[in-house]
Order: sequence, then structure tokens, then C-alpha cells
Amino acid sequence: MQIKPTFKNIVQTGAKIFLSSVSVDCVIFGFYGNELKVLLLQMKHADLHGLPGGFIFKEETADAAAVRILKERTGLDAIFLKQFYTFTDPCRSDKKIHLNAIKKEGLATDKDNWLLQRFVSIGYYALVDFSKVLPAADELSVSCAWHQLHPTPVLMMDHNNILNKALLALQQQLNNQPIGFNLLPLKFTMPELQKLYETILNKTLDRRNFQRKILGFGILKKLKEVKKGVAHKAPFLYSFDVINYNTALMNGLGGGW
Amino acid sequence: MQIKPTFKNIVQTGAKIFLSSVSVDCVIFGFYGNELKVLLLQMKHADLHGLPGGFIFKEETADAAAVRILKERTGLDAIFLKQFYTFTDPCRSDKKIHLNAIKKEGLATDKDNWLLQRFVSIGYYALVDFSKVLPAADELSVSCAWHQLHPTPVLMMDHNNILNKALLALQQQLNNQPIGFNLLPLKFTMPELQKLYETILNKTLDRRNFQRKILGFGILKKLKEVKKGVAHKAPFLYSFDVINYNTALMNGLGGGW
DNA sequence: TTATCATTGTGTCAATAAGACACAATGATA
DNA sequence: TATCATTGTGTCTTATTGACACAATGATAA
Repeated sequence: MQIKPTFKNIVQTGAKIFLSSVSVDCVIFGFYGNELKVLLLQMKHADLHGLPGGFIFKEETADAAAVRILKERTGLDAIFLKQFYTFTDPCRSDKKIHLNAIKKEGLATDKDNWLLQRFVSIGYYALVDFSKVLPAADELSVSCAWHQLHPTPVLMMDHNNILNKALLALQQQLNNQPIGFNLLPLKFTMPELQKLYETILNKTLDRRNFQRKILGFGILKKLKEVKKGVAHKAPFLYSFDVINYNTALMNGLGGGW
Repeated sequence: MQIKPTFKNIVQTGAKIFLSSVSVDCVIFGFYGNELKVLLLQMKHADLHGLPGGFIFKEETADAAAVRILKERTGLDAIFLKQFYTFTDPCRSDKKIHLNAIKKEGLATDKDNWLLQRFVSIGYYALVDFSKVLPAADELSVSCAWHQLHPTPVLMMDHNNILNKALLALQQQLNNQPIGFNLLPLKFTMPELQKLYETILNKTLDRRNFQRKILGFGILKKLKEVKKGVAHKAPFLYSFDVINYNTALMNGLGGGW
């Protein structure tokens, strides 16, 4: 049985239960109000925000650790999760932050503490259905909440860098793979899907050309319903064709050579 | 000054000089005889091949470690290097291999030795000019040599998996970024460049359409020379337009949204 | 009740890119 | 000097992309 990774346990027994020198950070994207949002923690002991993160148990894969961290912060499992880069700058860890946290939490400080070592961090990004998330803070944070990307809040350590790289990786993914199944509710409208693409790419697209292209991928099913209770003309609802969607995820969307 | 990472030093002082639990593996691609080749070590203490790899000094980035490893095995610096994935399966390390090596090298064995811990490995792929490489074996290998990819030799641990993922990442890169500057000599012919693409993609391309498309990127300069001493009609020589090439590396080749 | 208004649904034309395809030129070798 | 494998090159067709406008809808305001 795994020891529960409370802060106290991490400080006191981190070396025993976790893999040394390696952490996991998650950039959790959601889509709400026609904007891409990111889930951030408000740190307890510093006036900073931070990405949800954690450590890898001694017999755990990084993927499993990322799933676990996501489950803790969002309540969700079975979400889209992708490892995108590993951050290894020796200066990226900020001992002061952890040292301060240890003091403030009233734990014994010790210069050689496991938590004060250098960590490389494996970065993951996750795409989740905003409406299904129940953000939960961890022990070292006062809150866990969605934030806008423009402008991005100031984050601790190299987390701004991690966030930027995640966004770039997401934009890259958009060129080869379908996206949206994990970010939108089961039924959604074409304008919503387009806004999602526009917000990720940070540029506007032509409505008709977007529709033609995205329908051409064959990953959408047009439903016989329209969205109710909406101002102006009621847009049709669509859902993803899961089989074709997953095929496209595996094989890519063509293009290139 | 850093301690020289001899095997003895690694076994005896690894914990002092290196970051724990993290290693670097390099998939070094070269192009020769119209085939994509990969640089592999022939292990001394097992009838297996392996990827060049190593560890990260306590005050070193993973990128710097990869550059160092490449320099040691190929004699080259200033090569194209790209981090593509971090491998974290707890079962990926094979204690037996290292234990055996320690014994065979006549060093003290110790169940808690630093080398026998679990490692996550940060994977890099490198693209190098085949003709400039001087392969150099390390202490634990009898030789370092180029190998063909089809069929791939049997590699130790999860190195076959790492190699496959590297190849996939390379194929992906081909869709968004130019390639070849680091794999071909300064002057090369259009058929050579095409063969490079074909070999990476593992499919044939139409000669005329390939030329039209690649010239369209504006990253090539047609020289006023032809290749000498070649059977059949002498092909023109090209070189890369370094400025446009690097711009394309940064901005991508278009396509997508 | 009706007018207004923002938003949606939809199609065509032009420009560009991609795919298929053939023959003349070259230069080493027989 | 004939042969042969390989290179250089252009056109036609088809598919994809980009630009663009107007009618329909339905909530809201007058």
C-alpha cells in the first residue's frame, strides 16, 4: 500500500516513497466562455500561482502519476493526457519556496531534505471538460481555480515556461490530430468548436471554410437537434464520431508528405 | 571541475556526481548509401546492442548531457539534437545488465549501488553528417558502429522502443520542419535529398513533385556545379539556404491551420 | 405585434497546391 | 559508337484552399 502523499509525508519520507530528482507538472486546459482556461493553484506560502504537480511513486510510471495528480485536482479520470517535454534546467527548482513551505508548515528543516534537491520535471498537458471539473486545492495551496491565458498570471519557478511550451505543443497537435472531444461537452455547436480552435491558435478563422474543412475530416456527426435557449438563430448540435475520431488520433489528419 | 565519468567512477561515485534516477539516451541518425543508419554500441558483457547514453551531472541540463554524450561517441558537436520523449516505465531498467557489468569489470557489488536504482530516461534524437562521424566505443562496449534500421538489431532494455519512438518523432518533424541540413554534406544532389526523405518516411515519392514542393519551401540554393565522377547523367548540386532554413525551423513549413 | 439585430446556415468562384505522367539529355560503360 | 541507367524538365487534371454575401432565425426591444 502506498503512503498517502501528504506534505508532511513528502518532507519526512519522500526519499523512501518517491523516485528521486523527478517530478511531474500538469498543464490542465479547459474551455469556457469561449476562452481557453488553465487550472492553477494559489500557493499558500507565496503570493504566486503554480501548476498542479507531484512526484512519482517508486513503482509508478510518470503517466500514472500524472493521472493521479489530475484526479486529485479535478476529480476526473479518463481524460486526455499527453507528455510533451521534460524540463531539466538545474536552476529551475527554487529551494527557497520549498524551504519556506517547510518552515511555515512547522516541520523540521534540514538542508539535505529530499524536497530541497534538484528536480527535473516531466511536463504533461491535459484537456478536460470544464463543466465536469471540481477543482480541489492541495495542502500547500489556498485554492485551485481556472485562470485565463491572456494575460497569464505570474507563476512560481519555471511554470510560466512550462505553460507556454504546453500551449505550443497543443497548437502543434492541432495540425495533425483532432481535438475537442476532451474539451467540449458531448453535444456542441459548430461555432463553439470553431471558437475552441480560434482560441487555441489565437487567431480567427473563416466560418465557412472552417466548417468545410472540419467536416471533411469525417469526425463529426451532425445531430437533428438545435441548441435551445440561445439568443439569435439556434445553431445545430454536433457530436464527435468516436470511432473516426480515435482513428484520426492514431493516424493523424493527413497533410505533410 | 567535473569528475570523469568512467565506469568505475560511475559505480563508486555516481550518487555524488550525477543526478539520481535520470539518464539520457541518444538515437543518433546518419544517412549513408541511401539508407538511414543508427549509431549503436555493441555491449561488452551481453550479446546485445544499446543506444549511446549517460547520466546528467549535478549542475548540468539534460541538453548539455546529450551534447556531451554525442561528442564522446561521434567526435561532433554542433549537431541537431532534439528531446522527444521521457521513458518512465519502472520495469525499463534492467538491474541484471548493470550488475553483470559491475561484476565483470571487477568492481565491488553492492545491492544499493547507485547504478542499480530505477532510472527514467530522457530520449534525444540527433541528426548527423555520416561522413564526419568518428564512432568511439565507451568502456562498456566493444564497438560503436552504424547499423541499418530494417531490420533493427535487438537492443537491450527498452532501447528498441526508444528507437521506434525516435523514428516516429523524426517522421513527424518532417511534416512541419525542414530536415537534411544536419544529415547531408554541404553540397548534395536532389536525388540524395529525396532518398533521405523516402528513407525516413519509408515510402517512395514522385521525383518531379518532390522537387517542385521542396523548391517551393525556398530553403535550397541550386549551385552552378554538377556532381562529378558519377555514373549516368551528372546531377546538379544544391546546398541549403541557411537563413531560410533556420527561419523554417523556427516557424514551421506552413500547412495545418 | 412588429421591427430590429446579432448570429447562424449555406454555395460559388478564383487561386493555389497536389497528383499523375513522358521524353529528351547526359555520360559512364560495354 | 551503341547501350543503359539516371537526371532534368513541363503540362494537364484534380483536389484543396481562400475569399466572399445573403437569406433565415428567433430573442429582444420598441
